[in-house]
Amino acid sequence: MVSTDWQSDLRKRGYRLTPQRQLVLEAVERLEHATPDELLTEVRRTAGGVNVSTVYRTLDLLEELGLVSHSHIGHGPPTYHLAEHHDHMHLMCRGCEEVLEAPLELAEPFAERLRAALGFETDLRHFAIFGHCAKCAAGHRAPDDGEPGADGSGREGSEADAGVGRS
Amino acid sequence: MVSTDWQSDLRKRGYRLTPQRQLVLEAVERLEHATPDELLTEVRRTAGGVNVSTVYRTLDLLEELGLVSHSHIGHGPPTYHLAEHHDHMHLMCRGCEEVLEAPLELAEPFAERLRAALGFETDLRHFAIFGHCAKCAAGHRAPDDGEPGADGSGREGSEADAGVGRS
DNA sequence: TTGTCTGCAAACAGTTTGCACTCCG
DNA sequence: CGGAGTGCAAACTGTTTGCAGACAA
Repeated sequence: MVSTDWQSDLRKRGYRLTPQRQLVLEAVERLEHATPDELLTEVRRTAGGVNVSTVYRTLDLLEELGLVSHSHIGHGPPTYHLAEHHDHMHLMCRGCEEVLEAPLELAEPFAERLRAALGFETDLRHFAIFGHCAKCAAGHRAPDDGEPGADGSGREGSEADAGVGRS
Repeated sequence: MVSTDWQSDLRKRGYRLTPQRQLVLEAVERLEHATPDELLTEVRRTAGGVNVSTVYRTLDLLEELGLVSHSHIGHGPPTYHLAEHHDHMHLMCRGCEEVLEAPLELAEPFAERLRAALGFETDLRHFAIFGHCAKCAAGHRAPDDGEPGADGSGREGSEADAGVGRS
């Protein structure tokens, strides 16, 4: 739950508190990992007349205020969630398109390694790692298994994975 | 260099060999990590009349043939490269927008860990890891660093990405 | 009142699709 | 020749912007 002091923070910075902004924030809170479009739909359940552009503008604002953040998951639009929930990375399953969350600590050694090997400072929070979740991996697992995608059999199905990987 | 046997492979599958297809493949070969748009520009240097849609269709085809693959780097359009060069992951620097390549082996323990912890089968080849390269990390490095608190990721405005606005 | 916000519509970028014509095989 | 492939234009999705009116402070 987002404490209400963000409202005073908002005003302190010269912004105004509008029902739209409250609604968008609430929507982000309710629907974890929602796209701008999904958020719009959610907001409209309460306030019919709200416009897409308002959602975009509001999300930008909320992000600037540090209340929400977004991650890029797949080809599609970004998904937004509360910033306080941001201590995780996203694992997107190509099979069921579900988004899993995993603690960043799991990646710490990996990040450490990239830092050591290349001096690269990794930030895994804003982008998703792709693959297959346990369920789908089991189902998709080919007789052999080798490398997922090794065979590129994938016909360019469409979206969520474009070709490679055994769609 | 792509051997020419892809051409017979092409025909074997009932596809035709057209100058456009050769040109697009050559362009992918020449410009590593190029977007469809950049490829179009490159192709047009030789064949002026080529159309965007042809590039897209051709990329799909080449991908299906297993000759090229694409990765998603940032918000912007995907980038294409030869499939043979695909044994690496992409590290995109938010600072200079440069794309580094790193051997997949570096991520093996990480992938192993995700598999063990969550049963998740990771595929790091199609998406980029974000962060800052050695050069930029040095510059960006805040006194501490811990939390992006100050929002290391900075205003989303910066969001190293398509910003470059080619075209 | 006043200046921030919003809704609306039009503009954009990236990608896809329908259709008639072209040209590989 | 015949049909796969191409160019073109129009459609689509996701996102941004200019503008006039609406409303928070």
